[in-house]
Amino acid sequence: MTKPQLEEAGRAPSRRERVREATLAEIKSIARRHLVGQGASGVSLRAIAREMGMTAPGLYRYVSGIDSLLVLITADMFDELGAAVAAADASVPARDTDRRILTSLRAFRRWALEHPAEFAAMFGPRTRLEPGADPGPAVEAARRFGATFFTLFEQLIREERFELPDGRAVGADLERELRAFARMCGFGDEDTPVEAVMVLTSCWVRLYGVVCMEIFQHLDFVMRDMEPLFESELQNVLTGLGVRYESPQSSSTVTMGKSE
Amino acid sequence: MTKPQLEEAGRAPSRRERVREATLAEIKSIARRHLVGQGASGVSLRAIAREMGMTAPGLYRYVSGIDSLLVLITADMFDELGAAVAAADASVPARDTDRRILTSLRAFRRWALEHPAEFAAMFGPRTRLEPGADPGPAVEAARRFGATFFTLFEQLIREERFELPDGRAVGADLERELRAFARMCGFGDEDTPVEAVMVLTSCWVRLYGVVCMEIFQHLDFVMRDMEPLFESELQNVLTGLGVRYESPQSSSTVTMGKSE
DNA sequence: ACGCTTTAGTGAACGCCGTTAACAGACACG
DNA sequence: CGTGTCTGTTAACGGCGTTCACTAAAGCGT
Repeated sequence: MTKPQLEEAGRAPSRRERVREATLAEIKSIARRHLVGQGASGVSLRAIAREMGMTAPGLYRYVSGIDSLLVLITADMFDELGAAVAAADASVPARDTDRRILTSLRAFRRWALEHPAEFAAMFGPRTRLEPGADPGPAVEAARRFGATFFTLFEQLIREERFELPDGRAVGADLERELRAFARMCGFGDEDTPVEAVMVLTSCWVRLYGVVCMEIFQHLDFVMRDMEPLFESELQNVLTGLGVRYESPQSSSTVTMGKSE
Repeated sequence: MTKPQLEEAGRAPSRRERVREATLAEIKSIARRHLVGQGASGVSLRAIAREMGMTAPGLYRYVSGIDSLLVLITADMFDELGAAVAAADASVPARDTDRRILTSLRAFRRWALEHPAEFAAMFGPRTRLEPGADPGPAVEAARRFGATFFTLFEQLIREERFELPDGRAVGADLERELRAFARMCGFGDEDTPVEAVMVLTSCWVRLYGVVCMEIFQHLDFVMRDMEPLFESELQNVLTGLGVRYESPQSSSTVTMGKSE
């Protein structure tokens, strides 16, 4: 009792565990910095170890390899993105569903803009990581990230804001896919119509597409500021959902009035 | 005159030039195969050289480094994608604009599905390639790829298939961006309304988003076959453009009738 | 306080990579 | 034939991930 034993998980962390966790945090922090500075391919165990004043093999006490390190920090980044979106959501009165949605979606894009390297690692193609690797922690974090939007969308359904598209257009196989999706992500329940899941996915894909294009810089040689396009697409999507759209009152660099 | 001097460009290729070109083609071919097999990070000069029965430094006679090699094959892939789309377009009677559009867009997705690794390298984030490198040939090829769609879209405008959105929603800065985009890609002319360019971009982003999600496998754990979602989005987009939509008569694995 | 076990970290090594420099042979052409 | 260009080699440098054998320290039971 006096001093913590390791015994079961969850009890007070022993000194050893604390310093170990701190070291792991330092590893991830440096890796993150390198990721931001030089892209995912610029993250190397040797460089991290060098910067920490130790040798590369020592890192294997904390991480099973560079792939799993990347998965770890990806999970962290999803948590961070999720927290940013949730914070934006919470900064709006809970009753004002419309503005909560607007704010959350803008927060998503804003975070992506401010963290392009992270976004690319999170949402880009699985460039490193051969199919064998287990991205478990990352997808779990990604699911947590989606939760905010699911909650808001469920509210829209409850309020019957928009009319569902013709259900006959949804084939049997698509229906199965959509049901599986909803179940796995904890979105809706048994009574949620598949058409609603369909609409959610479609909306998400549209906004995701704009942000991807922006961050991956496909239209870079062609369009410097994609905010107007994003706002336009946002307006279309939200209007289609029966959600009130309001244009941002300030340019992209300003902090949008509301503090916090 | 009798025998070709190098002199100017364009004359009959000397023997030396022919074998040189063949070697370069072999390099790109092997690189491409490695890209497909193991992703962009799996392409290495040493491995290519080994497979060709020579040593790595020799490749520097043909390529200025691995980055530029990747740019080269990326350009090739864009040309290939462009050719696939153009071929699909040409397989439909020239008068039937609606079906030409439908077919071309499906050909785009189909190519992406059949060449996921290539697609990731072409449309994914610039993972390798630090900002200094010049992706010139690649973007040029990308522009050629877009030409097919531009032509078809111009036809829609000419036929006034859809009504343009409210132009007042387009801000001055967005207008400038869109104009620059159209000029750089050779889309439309001076009289083409910016709203039209806006619509084109929006449509492209929506379909791009679906295909990206599909190829990058973001919804993989959630949705196996994204064809229904793509078709649904395609239907929405085309209907909004006043284009006749027809559901594909066959499943995704069948070759769709037309040979070639 | 002692000894034992677990843990953190090192050093050497293997094989991979991109890239450069100095050099050797083949070919083309006067 | 001689000369120069082009193609390719060897050697080397530095960086990478990863494994293995090993040391040193920390923790813990007695």
